[in-house]
Formats: sequence, structure tokens, C-alpha cells
Amino acid sequence: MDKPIALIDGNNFYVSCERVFQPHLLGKPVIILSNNDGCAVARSEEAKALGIKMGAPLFKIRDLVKEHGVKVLSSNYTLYGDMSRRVVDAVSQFSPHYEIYSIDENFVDLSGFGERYEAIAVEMRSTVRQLTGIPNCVGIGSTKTLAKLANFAAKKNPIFGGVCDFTKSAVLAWCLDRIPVGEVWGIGRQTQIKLASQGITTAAQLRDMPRTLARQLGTVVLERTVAELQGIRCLEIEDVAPQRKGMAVTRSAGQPMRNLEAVMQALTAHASRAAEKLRMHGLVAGQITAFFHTNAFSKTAPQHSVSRTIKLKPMTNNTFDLVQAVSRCAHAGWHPKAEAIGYAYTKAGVMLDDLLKEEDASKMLFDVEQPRDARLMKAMDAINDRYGKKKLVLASQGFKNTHEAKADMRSPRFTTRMSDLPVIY
DNA sequence: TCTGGGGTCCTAGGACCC
DNA sequence: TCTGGGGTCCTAGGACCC
Repeated sequence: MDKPIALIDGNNFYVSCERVFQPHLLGKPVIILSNNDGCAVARSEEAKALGIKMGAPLFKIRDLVKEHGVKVLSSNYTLYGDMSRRVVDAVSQFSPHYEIYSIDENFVDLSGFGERYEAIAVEMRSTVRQLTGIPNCVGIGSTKTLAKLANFAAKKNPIFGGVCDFTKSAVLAWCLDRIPVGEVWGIGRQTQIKLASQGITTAAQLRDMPRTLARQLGTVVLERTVAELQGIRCLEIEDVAPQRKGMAVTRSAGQPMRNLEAVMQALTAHASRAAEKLRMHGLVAGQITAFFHTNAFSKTAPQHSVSRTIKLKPMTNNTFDLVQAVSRCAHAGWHPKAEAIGYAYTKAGVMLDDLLKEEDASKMLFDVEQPRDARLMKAMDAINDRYGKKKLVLASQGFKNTHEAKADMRSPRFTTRMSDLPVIY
């Protein structure tokens, strides 16, 4: 028998985080909005039952929300991140060999438990629930792809009681015949269309597809997915997080930005935040891209999109360096007649690439050490850490902050702020 | 008129994920 | 009026090299 892998996944994770601290939300339709309160990115079961789709723009579901009294919340990533960490703590008690796959999913190697792994999975599920308050499901399979799919079955079909084991061949066969191919990890819309043209619509049919055909139709990725469905392990549990390759800070603006100054305020804020993230991870970047564009959804507004990339020499994580770089990008890309034409930029972002650990960054020839800069950045981070984000910013970020996003319905940071701790009477 | 045969590296763009 | 943000991997094709 193959070594089993489990995938444990929080149910409607963001909604569940909110419900832990606001039990009155239990049993009610709840949605969590994206940044800027734009669209629904998480939904309770009750909200899903009303037909609210993932990613639905709020303004398009306003009637539905009103009619059914759907509770609407801005996203509170500080809370979700902290709850996620608590879930990982609970999971890590069960196996030293696990991978944090996303904010609400963890792969766990169950091979150390002999034949008892299903009982362990059941225990893990209830322990996570007990220690964090987050309801969750567990899928077990001989590959990551099968574990993901088993998790889907555990969520969808109550007969499994929240734990579905695909290492049982009868369960596996029964489910694969019934699960639409689009639910398989790695099969998106485009691939689904291609597969449909071959008459492949279920997970079982995908499993039975010749691997050479899979390669022809897709890429090595699709071939790997077919192999994994057949129980051939192609993807290992990555318990050591690989070095990340890029990093981005992008935001929609609260108000349209119509002049260079407004765009520069946003880009300054994003570059500053990006520099903070670099320093937090002990990284430096070798390349930076600044972009901004108008609202692509608009059918009537004149469209314009700017993206400029420059090398950072030497590699850096210094706020002033990054802000200077995005300023060069913005000035180089700015349309001289933008204001006259009436371009309304609604989104801006900064992307960093060629990331390297600070200590690995090769010193450039003639590079001059700048200890004062490093000390300044340290002081800046310390001040913002102590007195709250964005207390100390560069002047070019401005005070008007037209780019700042809406978050009108955000819950308190229950677990990470002294002032927001829940009070018990 | 006839014009090789390999390599590598980089980038842009597509597809997918949560 | 109002449509998220942050990642990964793969491929094709161009530039360049000897």
C-alpha cells in the first residue's frame, strides 16, 4: 500500500474565522469581501445556497444581500493569518512532516502511522476544531492530487463525516466516476474545454486518458496530473518552503487617480510596503516593475496601461531606492496628455523579482557599504512596528491618500491587538 | 545562385492556484 | 457609481554564442 498523504482544509475559512469570534453569524448567510470591498471572496454555506458565486461583485448582488439579510464583512487578513498559524500549530502535533500549502490548507504525511492513519486523520480533524474553532475536512490519498480530490469529496458528501479516504479502492472508484473533471487540482477552464473536446468530463476519464495524449493536449503539467490520479506520485510534500522568486504589492485605488502626483502617492506607498516585506524576509531584489492602469471593466472610459521594469543595481531592500526606482518608472511611462485625455487610473502596483537572501546577494563591483541607510531602515521599521503601520512614511506618499482602499465593514483584530481583544462578562 | 548546426539565456504570455 | 491580491510553473520564440 502506498504511503498516505492527507490534506486538511478549513471549511469556508475566512467566514469560519469570523464566526469563532462572532458566534451570532453561525447559521446565517455570510460573505467576506475582497480588498476595497469589491467582490465576495469567501461565502458561508448559506450564502452559497443563495447562489452567490465566488468573486461576485458586491454591487451586482446587492438585491440578494438585502432580501436575505446576508451579513457582509470586509476582509481582515490579520485575523485570518493568525488563525491559520494556530491551525498549523495544531496540525504539527500530529506529524513533523507537513507542508503549509495555503492560508487554509495543509498537506500532512501520514506514513508514520502504519495502518492507523484514518483514525489519526479523524483525531486531527477534531483537534483542530477544538483548539482553533475552525471546522475542517480531511482528504486522504496516495498522491497530493488524490488527497485534494478526497478532500473535495469529504466536503461535498456528508456520508464521509468530514474524512474521506481514497486509499480505499472502492471509495476511490465510486467518487472518481462522479466528480467533474474541473474539480481536479490543476484543471482550469481552458483545460476543461480541451478535455471536453476529447469527451473527457469526469475525474475517472481523466485518470484513464493515455499519458502521451495528456502531454500533447496540455503540457507536462497535465501529464503529471493524470499520473497522480493513477496513484503515481509526482509531487512531494515540501516541508521546507522553497526560496520565493517574486513579490508584489498591488492595490485598486479608492478613488480614480488622474494625475502623476496621485499615481506617485500610490506607488510610493506600495514600494514602501514592498521594501518592508523584503526586509521582513531578509531579502533583496534585483528587479522592480511599476505599473498602473485604468479600469479595464469600463466600456466607455478611455483605456491606458503603463508598465516599466528596471534593474536594481546593487540589489536592495532600501525604501528610498525602491521609491526612487518606481518614480523613474512612473515618469518614464507617464502619458504627457493623460490629464487632458482624462485617463482615470484605478489600479497601481509594484512587483519585485530576482529575489535573493540578503547575505547571498553578491556585492557589486565598487559597491559602497551604506551602514547609515541600513540603520535608518531598521529605525523606520521599528517605529512603524511600535506605533502602527504607516505612522512614518515618505513625504511623496502624501496625506490625502486617494489610493487607499475601502474596508468599511472590517471586524476587529481579535487575536493580534490588545485593544481588540474580546471581552468576557 | 549557393548560406550549418548546435547550444544557452532571457522574456513575455498563458494557465492555474488560493 | 461600484469588479481582489499574491503567487507558481511552463512554453515558445528571439537574441546571442561558437
